[in-house]
Amino acid sequence: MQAFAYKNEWVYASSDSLNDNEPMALSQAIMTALIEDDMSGYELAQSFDSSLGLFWRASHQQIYQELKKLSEQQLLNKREVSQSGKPNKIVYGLTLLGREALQEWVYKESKVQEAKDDLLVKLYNLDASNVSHMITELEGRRENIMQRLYLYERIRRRHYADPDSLPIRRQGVYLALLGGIRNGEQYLGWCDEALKQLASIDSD
Amino acid sequence: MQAFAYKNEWVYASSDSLNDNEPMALSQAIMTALIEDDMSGYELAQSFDSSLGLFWRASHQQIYQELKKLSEQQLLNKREVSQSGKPNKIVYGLTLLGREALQEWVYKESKVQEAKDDLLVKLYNLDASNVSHMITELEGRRENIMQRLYLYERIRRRHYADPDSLPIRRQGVYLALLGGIRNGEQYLGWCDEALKQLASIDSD
DNA sequence: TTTTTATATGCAAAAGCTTGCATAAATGAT
DNA sequence: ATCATTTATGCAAGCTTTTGCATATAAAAA
Repeated sequence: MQAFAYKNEWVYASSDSLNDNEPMALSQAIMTALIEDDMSGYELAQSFDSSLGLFWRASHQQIYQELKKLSEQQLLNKREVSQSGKPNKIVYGLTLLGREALQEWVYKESKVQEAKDDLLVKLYNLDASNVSHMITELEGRRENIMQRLYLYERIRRRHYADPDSLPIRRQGVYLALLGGIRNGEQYLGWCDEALKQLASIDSD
Repeated sequence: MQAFAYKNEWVYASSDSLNDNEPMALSQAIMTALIEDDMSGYELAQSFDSSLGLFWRASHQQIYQELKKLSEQQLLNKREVSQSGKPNKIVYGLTLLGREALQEWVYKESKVQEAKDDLLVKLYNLDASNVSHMITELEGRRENIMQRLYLYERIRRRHYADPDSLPIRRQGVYLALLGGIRNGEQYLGWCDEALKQLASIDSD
């Protein structure tokens, strides 16, 4: 068992904190987005700004590349759809193979990943000269989270007011949304704690 | 301004939710880890299991590659250190240029990044056949977070019992730690909510 | 009528990260 | 003596992601 020292204090790392490597979940995120409705790359990129994309962002290049790969692997099928007033689009849908692969993936163990938030790294660099900048950044973050929470709450009230009565899959989506809401609420609270602390430093 | 539909509900995306691209923060995370003490790649990889690494993980290969790049850019210097009973190590330290670059980086705007948690994607795939597996995964996640929280709390009590009396940089580290603690507490609460909901589905 | 905006898709190169392997010194265990 | 483990560093191939174009249709605005 591996041990490390944190300032005279010895800590034993639990084995599950180490890398047990999973492929990417981008492909699964895309397939998941296609469970109920077929979509084009462009629509996916947009829907990633809402719904699943509340938790999983991807650029359009990433999406197009992944769609190409997934359809080469027969996990997705594609068809061109003519539109009036717009260029044609290529709509992707899950194949039976894709649905099976997705269901199997659910059973594979997933790793816990840490936040990787730039702001936390920045806080390690806090000093008298940048306190006011940190306050500004935290305020921006706070505003950002507020907006996100507002959106989440609207979705919740509109579509998940009575979660117990929803079909099972929707209850899962609800739990993910709830995770987003709880996380946002917590982040907001932390911002306020941190801002209070920073304000007291700044006034010294 | 870009708009998208979420189930009949129109939402206007705020501009800051889009990609404004930052380089990587791995290099900054490494430089930050070297602010107070010089370290070898091996020591960095280990310290990434504690301290900053509570929030930012990196493999040893990633670290060695980054150290090489950073010293080529004159942001770090290196020296070989002989050890008794162990192979020699190469110890890296921040150069003046590195310290300046780090201080400047703090002022660059950082993006908010979403969770990218596999578990949330899996929840979108919830159905009658995998409810019990989801419960198992959530219980595992809960256990994992508990352990992490326990570690955080130990560190907090041992080194940050009276944050106001700490030097400024340490107060920043404390705020990051507090973020980890608050986030863990929230995640734990959400796990319990979700487990309760899943249990009620499973018993139907 | 030209320009801008939204829709729609993609390539190619570069950068970054993961995976698998390889090496080596020193200690301790068999 | 040999083997396993810990400490310590790194290469090379492959995969993923980002960055920077590039293209094209159609509507709307200037």
